[in-house]
This record gives sequence, structure tokens and C-alpha cells, in this order.
Amino acid sequence: MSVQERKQRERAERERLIVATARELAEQQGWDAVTTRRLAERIEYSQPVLYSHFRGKREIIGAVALQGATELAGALRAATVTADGPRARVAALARAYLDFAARNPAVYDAIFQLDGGLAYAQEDTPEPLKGAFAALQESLGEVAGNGVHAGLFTETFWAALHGLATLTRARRLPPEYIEQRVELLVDRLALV
Amino acid sequence: MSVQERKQRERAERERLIVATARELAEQQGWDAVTTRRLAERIEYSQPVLYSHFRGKREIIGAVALQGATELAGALRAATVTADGPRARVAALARAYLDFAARNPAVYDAIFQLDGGLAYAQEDTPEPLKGAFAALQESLGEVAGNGVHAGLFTETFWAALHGLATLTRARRLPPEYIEQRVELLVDRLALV
DNA sequence: TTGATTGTCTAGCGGCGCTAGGGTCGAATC
DNA sequence: GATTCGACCCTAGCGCCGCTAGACAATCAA
Repeated sequence: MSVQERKQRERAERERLIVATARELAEQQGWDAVTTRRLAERIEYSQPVLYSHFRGKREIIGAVALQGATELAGALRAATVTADGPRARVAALARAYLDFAARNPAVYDAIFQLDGGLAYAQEDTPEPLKGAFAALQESLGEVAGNGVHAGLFTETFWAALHGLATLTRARRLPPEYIEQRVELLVDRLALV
Repeated sequence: MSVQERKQRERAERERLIVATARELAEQQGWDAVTTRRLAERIEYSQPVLYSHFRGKREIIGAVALQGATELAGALRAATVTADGPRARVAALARAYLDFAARNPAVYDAIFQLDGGLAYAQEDTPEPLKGAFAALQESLGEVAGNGVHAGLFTETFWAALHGLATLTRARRLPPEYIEQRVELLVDRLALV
């Protein structure tokens, strides 16, 4: 059975390679440049091999999204544990979120803009996505204020961050004053 | 000279037809379905005719975006004039904005998500885009609060609306409770 | 009437996501 | 160790895409 196991391992390894390569290519040249041909060439296999791992390009985007969501959740938690008090936690959370979006634009798109065939905000939502939302809510739930549902507050605050992240990167918002906008958001939305 | 004028009129009319058809097709089946072939077929001309009006598909998206921005500005102003007092104006503005995004998803994408080759937040930004932002600022500037720059406040509030609009439509946010989220935003961000 | 110009179309280029079908090569059997 | 068999991967190609070159027809000017 050792031969089969080795093959399974190699297959899993190749799948990781595909996802990592897609992500890398997307960050380097944008998702439009991630074509099945280019991707196949980079991993040094032919195109059809991709389809033995994923149903299509959409699923590859989805895989990158899940990986990214896990990292995002980690980054958010890492940023908030060291902060002192609810207000500081929320501020750190907001900065970490926007920082992640700015540093990993392609991954951010995979999670929040592109169609990766994933279910969001439902029961069958994959764990990494739920986890990322949970990471947001852990800090934001503290400052929702009386009578305001924590989930609803988290969604709204998150939407504001998402708007800042996407409009800035799509050059719809001038890149200056990011910090002031975050301050404004935290000051007004978070009740300490 | 009347012949030339007639030709010019006809050309302009055809250009309007192209933009209107692209918009219609995009709203019906999404921007992915707006291919130069389909577009050409719908206007009953061959593909190259499109390229005698626009440099490419990107410019067609840009044309739809400009048209949409003008409409958006109008919708925002129409919604705010009847409202009584700054708080009500902002609430009406927010609802009108989200309503526009929900009713014209493809146009909204053309304005705020897709690449239409337009300049944003710069001196050479086309007038319709400046106008839409101005329409936002007219109502939002009133509730920025002391010491907060009106432009910065407008950008931040707008980003929050944009986040709600896009996340809702991309099914990242559950479609219920939209009104509550808007209430929350207006209550907290707008200083009356 | 003729020649130039303008306008439009047909055809085609390279590239896309995706798949059918054939060939190769290693594992299991005798 | 030879033979069979099945898993695996590649070549080739389908119907699309955005975009363009070059042929051709209609119109205008001389």
C-alpha cells in the first residue's frame, strides 16, 4: 500500500503547487493573467492535469480564497491580541484588515470579489470563511453598543472596511488619508 | 453641408445605440455576456463598427459608467431634496444609493468596479463622476461634524455604502436587514 | 464619367476555458 | 522475468473571446 500512499502524497503536493502558483501569478500580474495555459506551464504539467484536481478555473480561485481566508483570520487575531482595550482592538483590527487587503490584493479579490464557487453567509459556508468572519466579530462584538445585534454590527463595520479597501485599490479613492478614514470609522462606529 | 450633418447625427445616434445596447445586455445577462460579437449582432452591424466608435470594450464600459454616474447623481439629488433636515437627507441619500446599486447592478459595476479606462479622484476626472461625488458631499458635508473634513467624511461614508452594496450583491452579506445596517451607519456616522 | 474617399464587411489572428482520445509507463499477475 | 492491465498524462482541437487587415461597395468631387 506504500506505493499508493506515495502517489496520494505526490498528488496532494501537486495540488498545493497549483494553488500556490495560481496565487503567486495572480499577485504578480493580476487574475486576468492566471490562464490555465500559463498555470500549466508554470507547474510544468499539461493543462488537463489542472482539471484532474479542480473542476475549472473557478475552483482554483476558490482554493486560493480559502487559503487566504485562513491567513486573514490569523492576521486579524494576531493584531488584536496585543491591543489593550476594546477601542484599541477595533482600531488594530481595522488596520490589519486593510493592511491584508493592500498586501494581498489578488487573494483579497479571490475571497471577496471573484466567483470561486463558494457559499457565503450560509450553513454550508466553508470553515475558513466562517472563521474570518468570526475573527472580525470577536473584536467588533465588544463595541456594538446596547441593543445592537453583534452580527449586524460586524457586517456593517466589515462592509465599511471592505468599501475602503476596494475603492482605494480600484483607484476610486485617493490613497492618502487612509489612516484618517480608519480613525473616523472607529471613532464613530465603535461604542466604547 | 447638410449631408455631413445628417451623417454626423446618424453616427451619434448609432453610438448611443451601442451604449444603450451594451448596458441593456449587461443588466440582462451580466458584463461577461457583453461580447463584441453579441453586441455587434444586437445593433445589427459588424464587429469592426464598434471599433470605429470606441477603442475597445473598455471604452464602452466607460461610456456606460459615465451615463450611469449622471443618473446616480440625479437619483441622489432627487432623493434628498424632499427630505427634511440633515439627518433625514443623509438617510434618504443612503437608501437612494443602495437602491440605485440594487436596481442597476451592471451600471453600478461599470462605475465602481470595472475598468472603463476612466480617471477617478483626479483633476481630469470626467464631469459625471465628479458630479456624483458632489451629490454625495452636498448632503454628507452637513453632518461631518466639527473639525472633520467634508471630503474625507464623504469618502468614508461612501465607502461604507459601497461596501454594503457590493457585499450584498456578491452574496457575501445576507440580503435581510439591509435597512437596519443603513440605520446603524446613519445613526453612528452622521452627526446631527 | 471618372477617380478618390468614406464606410462597412468578411475573414482571420492569437489566446481563452475546457475536453476527447490515444499513448506510455509502472504495477500486479502468472 | 515476461505479460497483462490500468492509471496517468499529453497532444490536439472545439467554440468562444477581443481585435484588426484588407477587400469591396457606396458616395462624393472633379
